[in-house]
Amino acid sequence: MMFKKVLIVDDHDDINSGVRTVLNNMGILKIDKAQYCDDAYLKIKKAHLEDDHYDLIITDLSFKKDYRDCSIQSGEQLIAAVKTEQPQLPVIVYSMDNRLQKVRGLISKHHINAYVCKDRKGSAELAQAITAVYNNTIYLSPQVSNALSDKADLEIEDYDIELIKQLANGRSQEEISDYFKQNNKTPNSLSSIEKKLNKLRIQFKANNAIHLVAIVKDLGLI
Amino acid sequence: MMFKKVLIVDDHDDINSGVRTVLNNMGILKIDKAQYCDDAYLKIKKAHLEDDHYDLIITDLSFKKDYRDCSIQSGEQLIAAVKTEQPQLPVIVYSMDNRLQKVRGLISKHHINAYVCKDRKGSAELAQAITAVYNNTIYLSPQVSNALSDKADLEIEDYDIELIKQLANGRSQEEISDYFKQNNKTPNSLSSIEKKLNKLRIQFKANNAIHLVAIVKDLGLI
DNA sequence: AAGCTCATTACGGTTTTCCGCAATGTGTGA
DNA sequence: TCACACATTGCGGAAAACCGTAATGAGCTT
Repeated sequence: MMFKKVLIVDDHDDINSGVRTVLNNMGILKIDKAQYCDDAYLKIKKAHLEDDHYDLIITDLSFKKDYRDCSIQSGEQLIAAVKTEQPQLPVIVYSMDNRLQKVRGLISKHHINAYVCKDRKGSAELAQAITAVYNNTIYLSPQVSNALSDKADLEIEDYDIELIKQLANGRSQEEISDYFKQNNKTPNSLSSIEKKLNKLRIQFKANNAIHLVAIVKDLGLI
Repeated sequence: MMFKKVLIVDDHDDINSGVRTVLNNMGILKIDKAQYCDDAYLKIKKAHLEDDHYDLIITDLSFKKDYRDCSIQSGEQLIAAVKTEQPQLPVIVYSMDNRLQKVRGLISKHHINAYVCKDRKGSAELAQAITAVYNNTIYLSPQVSNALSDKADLEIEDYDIELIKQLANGRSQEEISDYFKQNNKTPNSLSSIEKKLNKLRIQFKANNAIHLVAIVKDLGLI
């Protein structure tokens, strides 16, 4: 057997139909789609109330804004809403984003059941993911498969994150020093901040501060 | 009547199948696909030599790198190659990129026949584009429809993106200057690079280079 | 050809970052 | 309490980024 009723949430209509093809090939026929998170949420809620709930949600993470203003603006918000109301409803994320920390967060915070990277073999992996999730196992695309095992970059502290965030927001090291002093966050001397950044540069193999911010952003840490 | 034989060039397999669905719905049955530009180029060339040429090419612009090293690395390069050898072969670009500048360049340099933005209504627009191109008219998605008329542009160019990418990869401005000189990319003096970055900082309201990279990364431009 | 605009390059000075070293502070175990 | 390790801070010099200005060059109009 297999899932019977599935909802696809993705703003791109062709990906929507690409995923639909995958599902059809697996013998799944009751397929709905939503191009906005708000629509998706309402459909899921309605189906649940009418006792005709979905067996599986497949959703993207990022949604382009257009003339409609949506209360749910990202896939992660949608997942959070769905999983708090129906924790048993399986969710597969299907996204371009391949930041490990992002994946890790989705698994630990919202307990998503699979993460598939949109890529050359995206739909093949998606099929695998669906089978895996049906058998109650978590599936991760190879690109992000070490999101659970790899702990190396988890050892970064809140202080470091805050520091790099401030950098990414355009503040100079001196401004950050002042800012930390005002907020009683220690260490806050210019020298200490330099030293911290130096350590972080080494840790992430970055040539300079710009590189560091880029790397940490790619990992999804900030 | 309609096009008979079409090649789809896109690295994402689900978009590939999404486009295929669009074509099927229009009654087009002979459909090939390629996930690498090199493959696409060879297929087009082979079909041409065997007198069984394609009637239409639908291609993306950006292709992710993987283990294969390709001589043609972007959709634009592919288009350039194809259009110089077979100028009469219609090409439709189907891309996430919605920069007017880009569209304008593709039309003026390579004489592409349509530009469709991957978006919520992407596949519907793609169908329109195919019909339009079949009737020998150029089609542009609404988002970029004024690419031909509008001339005042504060848009970001490929050069700028390359420049910021280099920054994000940890190179110093001097190293970027050397790199550009080696690759014959102009302007390449340190002074020019400083000036360009200054303009970009103003354009994106960034306090410094770090801020600039962070902003542009958030916008998804790099 | 002359005049104009604009892009590119060069250069000097200031600010910020980067880096090493030294001084001070803090906590832990002998 | 002393000694030791380690974190924090301060400081000075080198490198890089930042900023204004000026010279040169390329393209266009008249």
